[in-house]
Amino acid sequence: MRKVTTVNVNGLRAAAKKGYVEWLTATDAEVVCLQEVRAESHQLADAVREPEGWHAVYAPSSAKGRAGVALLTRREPDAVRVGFGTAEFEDSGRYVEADLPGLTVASLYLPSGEVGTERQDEKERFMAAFLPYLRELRVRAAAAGREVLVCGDWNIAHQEADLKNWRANRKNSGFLPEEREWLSGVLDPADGGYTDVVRALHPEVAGPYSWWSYRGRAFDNDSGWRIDYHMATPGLAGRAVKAYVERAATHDERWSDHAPVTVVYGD
Amino acid sequence: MRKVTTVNVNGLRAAAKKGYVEWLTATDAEVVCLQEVRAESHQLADAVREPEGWHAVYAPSSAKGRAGVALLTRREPDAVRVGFGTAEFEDSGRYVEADLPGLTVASLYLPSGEVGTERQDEKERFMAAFLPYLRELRVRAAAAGREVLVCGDWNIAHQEADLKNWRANRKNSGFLPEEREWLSGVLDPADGGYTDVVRALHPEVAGPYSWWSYRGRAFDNDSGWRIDYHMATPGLAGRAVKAYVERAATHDERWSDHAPVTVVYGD
DNA sequence: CATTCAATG
DNA sequence: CATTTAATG
Repeated sequence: MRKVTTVNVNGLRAAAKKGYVEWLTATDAEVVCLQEVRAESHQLADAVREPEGWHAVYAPSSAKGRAGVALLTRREPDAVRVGFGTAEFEDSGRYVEADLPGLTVASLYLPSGEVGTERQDEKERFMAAFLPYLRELRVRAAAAGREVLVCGDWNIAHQEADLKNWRANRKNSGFLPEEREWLSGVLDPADGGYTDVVRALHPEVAGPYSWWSYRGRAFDNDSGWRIDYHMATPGLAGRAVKAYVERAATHDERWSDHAPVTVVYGD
Repeated sequence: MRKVTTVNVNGLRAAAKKGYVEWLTATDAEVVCLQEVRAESHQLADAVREPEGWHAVYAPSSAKGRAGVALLTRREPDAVRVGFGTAEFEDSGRYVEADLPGLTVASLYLPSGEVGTERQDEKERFMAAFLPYLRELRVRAAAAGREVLVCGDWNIAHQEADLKNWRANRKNSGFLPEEREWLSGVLDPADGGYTDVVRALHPEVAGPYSWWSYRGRAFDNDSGWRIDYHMATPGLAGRAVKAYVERAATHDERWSDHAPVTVVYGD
């Protein structure tokens, strides 16, 4: 069995002060994918940067205090690659991948946007460049005998079941028709060819959400979005035996506006 | 007897959360001069903006979150004036004065600077414009039968006794020779003609300091500066019977990097 | 509503 | 080292 967790920490320094370290110490995951680290590794306390028993690789953004992804693995990766070959996003702290035996695992932080802003244009440019990469990655990994798992904050809810308030958000970034169609392309067997593992295991439920705004009572009312995904190649997705959102992990002392999304993959 | 306090609150919203309100409730001062309010009045909670039993007048800076002075008086002022007639500083949140029977009282927040920066040039421009105003004010008030009291954060230590570390600070803004000479001009009977009331009552002591850096152990070591003054016309200064820094007011729960400076004036 | 940063002090 | 704002989310 192999347990993988993805979580957007919304600032690893802040999260570490509020309970992230305790959560990490308690987990028996073999891989943890982090997004929104929002720090360079030298800004992190030693115990946060390189926790006992983990190998860590950080891909910070060149813009200080922004984005930043990381991978924590119990075993040292055979190879690590930052970025996906598109110049604009190479140093944007949005993508890192690592090869483990039989698996390429990635931590993705897709840009968030707001309709009518340059940030939304950037999100769309990222999407346009990333989908072809996902296809390449799958083909290349298959040739090397590896499954692929792209975990992270994709900043798009796919279907109506993926956010509490879908009606009110049809014209908002994160649930725009073109974004939803793009995500359909990621999943389409004739296109990206990935499987949304959590949805595959829980086809009939609303959510489970993994992000709740800090505003109002969004968390208490479970008025959230499912925007953190495990996107896996079919061979790996078929081995998923359990998937859940660790809502409790951020409940007592909430250390991020996202909750960890964990999947157990069988051998 | 009439008690007057001046205190730089270093952000009234932050101070209010940490003990300013309790301090104000406990004081029996008749006038309180505030500096570095760093808020527009609509950003202040009602109980902070208009405390029970006080008349309040705010002179915010047009630059959001910067400077800002205020006067709290138990009796409603006969008149209030913001600024001192120099265009550059009219909306800079650095000067407000009010007429009370027999007294014009002012709250001043003189710019702070750093040697070699534009901020220091601004400080010097302020000083150049403000000294003539202080003379005019004294003459005008005398004609109206009023004493004058200009309280506030002057951001200059006058003599070696006015800061713990005077040797190390001879080339730093706040203790530059030209700044100290300017303050001598404020006090010179043939020039500004004001009296440094606290120093007049405590001629022989080091301090009492009214500002301590938040860095290191400055407060615990009393490694401070005396930069908050009561500058009074001689008639009023002669009536001062007691002067002290309310170090304890910021000790238990320190709600500013400055402490209130209080003087009791006899009738 | 929270995390960063930059400017200011 | 603390308070703000700004940008970002």
